[in-house]
Amino acid sequence: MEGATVVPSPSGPAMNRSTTRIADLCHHVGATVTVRAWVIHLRSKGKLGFVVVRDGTGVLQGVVVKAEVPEADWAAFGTLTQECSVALTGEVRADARAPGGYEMGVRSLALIGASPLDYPIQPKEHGIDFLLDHRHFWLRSQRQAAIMRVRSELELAVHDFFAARDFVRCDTPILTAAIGERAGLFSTDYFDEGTAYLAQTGQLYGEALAAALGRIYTFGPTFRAEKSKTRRHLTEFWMIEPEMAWYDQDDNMDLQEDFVRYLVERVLERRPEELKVLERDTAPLACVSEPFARVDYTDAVRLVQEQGGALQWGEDLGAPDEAMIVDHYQRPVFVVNYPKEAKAFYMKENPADPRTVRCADLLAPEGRGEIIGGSQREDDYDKILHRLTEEGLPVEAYGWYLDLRKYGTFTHAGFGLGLERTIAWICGIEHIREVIPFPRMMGRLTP
RNA sequence: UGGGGUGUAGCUCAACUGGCAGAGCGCUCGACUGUUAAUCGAGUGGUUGGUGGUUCGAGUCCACCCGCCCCAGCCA
Repeated sequence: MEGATVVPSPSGPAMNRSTTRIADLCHHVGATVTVRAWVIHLRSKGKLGFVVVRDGTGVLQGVVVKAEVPEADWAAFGTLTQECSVALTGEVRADARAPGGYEMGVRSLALIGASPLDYPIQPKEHGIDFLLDHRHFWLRSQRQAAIMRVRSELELAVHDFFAARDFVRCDTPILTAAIGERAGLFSTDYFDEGTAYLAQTGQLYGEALAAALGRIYTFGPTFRAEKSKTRRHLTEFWMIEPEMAWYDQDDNMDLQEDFVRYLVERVLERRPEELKVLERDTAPLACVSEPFARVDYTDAVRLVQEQGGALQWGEDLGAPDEAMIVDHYQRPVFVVNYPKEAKAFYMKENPADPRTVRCADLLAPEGRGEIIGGSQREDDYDKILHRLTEEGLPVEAYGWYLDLRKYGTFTHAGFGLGLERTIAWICGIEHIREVIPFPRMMGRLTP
């Protein structure tokens, strides 16, 4: 139906005996059915009225003729308001004039839940702050619903991709004691154990699980208390973190490339209607079918400098630097082997150049920046202990993590993909806050 | 935390050099048997973010404060 790639219910016993989904109306042309839905638009022409409703699967126009419905129902039509919920019963017919291609000749109509006249969202432009204050209603819009369907498709695609490769999906704790990275942390009291921190990565636990199961991935919420206020940041976001035993960094990047390619192609294939609603020009996404670019950090620095950037070797890439690099290649780019100081303690020292570590960030095209950070992990006990000390991290908190190197150390690698950044890129949404149902960011905890 | 914006009706925005607070949409009432963000007629709507100051007079100028947006840092 309009704006959504909704699979019609299987024929046979009705999935819901009292209510027909709008997406299923194509199976009921000529039949009389009941649709329960929310009013999005009302128009009246004297003794003829139109009521357009949505039920999450599509949009239906009901045609109400005064002479063809009971008097009470005609009166009820006059009381309908935007976003009230209704039951419409009538005959389904195909009609090119109706949005969605089908309409209903309403024979009876009942108001289920009234909606007062001050419903805040109108079919017109609104400011972003107003919309976020009314996020619980904003999600009812066709555009927001399309984003949520793409999100759902991507989540399914993640599981399908890893299931096909025999990865084990593992869940890691959200309340943690040890610290994964250096970024900001949310904290809370935890009984007699002192302070607990909301997880900002499941990776360290993922490494332990990889030693137990071989290849694993996590898929869960993660929390960053950084005071970031850009369109790329959320304080609560969802991350997919695979961790693979016996993978080196090259194996790791090959997997990432297959993964990202699969995600993009899956949405293009299965959610074309949603992308159309979002007015996404899908041509730039076709670049994922080519091999991704791989550029050494040192070469990336030279590239930025040649284009007038002030970046110096040893510094992490800034957002404008990333943009220059991706614009140069016009497709996803791995920037590999960063300087040790710019990256986390657990990344494996590069044997070919010990000033650097075996890692890569994947930069998405169209100014999206980093969607993946990944690395081979340091598997040498002494070296990782040295790095912990160098970073000034509390070694005692990492006892169990160090044990992974002490008892049967193993080559392994993994990465983290930011779900929201990936959705925003694929959907062509400017700000990440639109691609999660209820965004958490600085200055916003409700709704 | 810095840099740059912005704040006027329920919403989106106007208001010249300081001179009566405006429009569209929405909403209410009325007309209309094929509307597509219908159309037409009538009505409804304000602590101009806050406090103080300059002035005969402040939405407009000044000071401070608050909210929000964009960018940067940090990162997925």
